[in-house]
Amino acid sequence: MEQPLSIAKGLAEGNRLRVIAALMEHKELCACQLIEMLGLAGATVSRHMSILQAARLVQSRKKGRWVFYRLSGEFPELLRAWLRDSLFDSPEVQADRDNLKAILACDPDDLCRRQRVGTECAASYFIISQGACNE
Amino acid sequence: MEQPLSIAKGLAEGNRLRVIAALMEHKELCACQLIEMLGLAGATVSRHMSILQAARLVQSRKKGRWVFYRLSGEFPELLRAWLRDSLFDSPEVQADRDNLKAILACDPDDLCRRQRVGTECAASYFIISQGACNE
DNA sequence: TGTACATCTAGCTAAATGACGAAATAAAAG
DNA sequence: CTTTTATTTCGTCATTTAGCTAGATGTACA
Repeated sequence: MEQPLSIAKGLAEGNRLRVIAALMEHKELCACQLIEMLGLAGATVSRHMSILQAARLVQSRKKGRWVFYRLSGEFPELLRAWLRDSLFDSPEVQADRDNLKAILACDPDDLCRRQRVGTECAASYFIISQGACNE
Repeated sequence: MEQPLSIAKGLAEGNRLRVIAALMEHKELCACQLIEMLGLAGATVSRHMSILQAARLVQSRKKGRWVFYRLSGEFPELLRAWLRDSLFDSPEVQADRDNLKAILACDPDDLCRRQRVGTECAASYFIISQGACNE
């Protein structure tokens, strides 16, 4: 029961569900992008991601100073299907979807700089070039 | 996201998972039987059940002074399948399964009396007549 | 080597949650 | 109507968890 319990706990928090929904649509996202999408402190997001990793719902890959997250290969298929059905058209997830479009249009370096100093990323809402940060 | 979130929170606690596992195998159980199976105070079990009901995972039916619980018709089929797969042979659920055999063998009136005064139910471990309390 | 920097860990606070006992409620039974 | 009794609600306490800031870690680049 330990395994399904830690999985259920992993899913039992709104921000973590938002991350999972985003990873169902984008395969791989880096920490700074998730921080931006959620609007939380980096440390908080890091903690959420480690909970998802401990539950084996998410895997990470390190590339230089960046960490990329993706859904784990062990993510139970039935759960994935349930989440797809029930999260797809939730308002929060839709908003994140739009927001991610802008975030992905932004150079990840800019994104990180912006997170440090609190400035704006000019390109964000106009250029749509999904996958800027994806390897 | 509210619906899947409350469902995930409903599942994110060990005792509630045990109840769901039991209801997947027994269709209908009354409060006193769940109290006995979990070994918790009645008030605590009542609270767990109201959380499961709020998440629409469980329904209840009143019959006289007793309340009978069953899995809701709205219980998402994909979730049910995932839980069946992942809970079936967990040690806790197996122990509950054995324990329930004895509990169901016991007259529910005895069970409630026993819960009041803390005495033993003699028949429990010998007679196996599943469904004593089931209507 | 040293600096810059993305992410993680540690330590803290506030809010949420699980547990209990006691009192309230609702349904028999006397 | 009063008592008994199965369940729920309430009030309280202990534990867990989400959030933050500050500092540690590990990687790139000068």
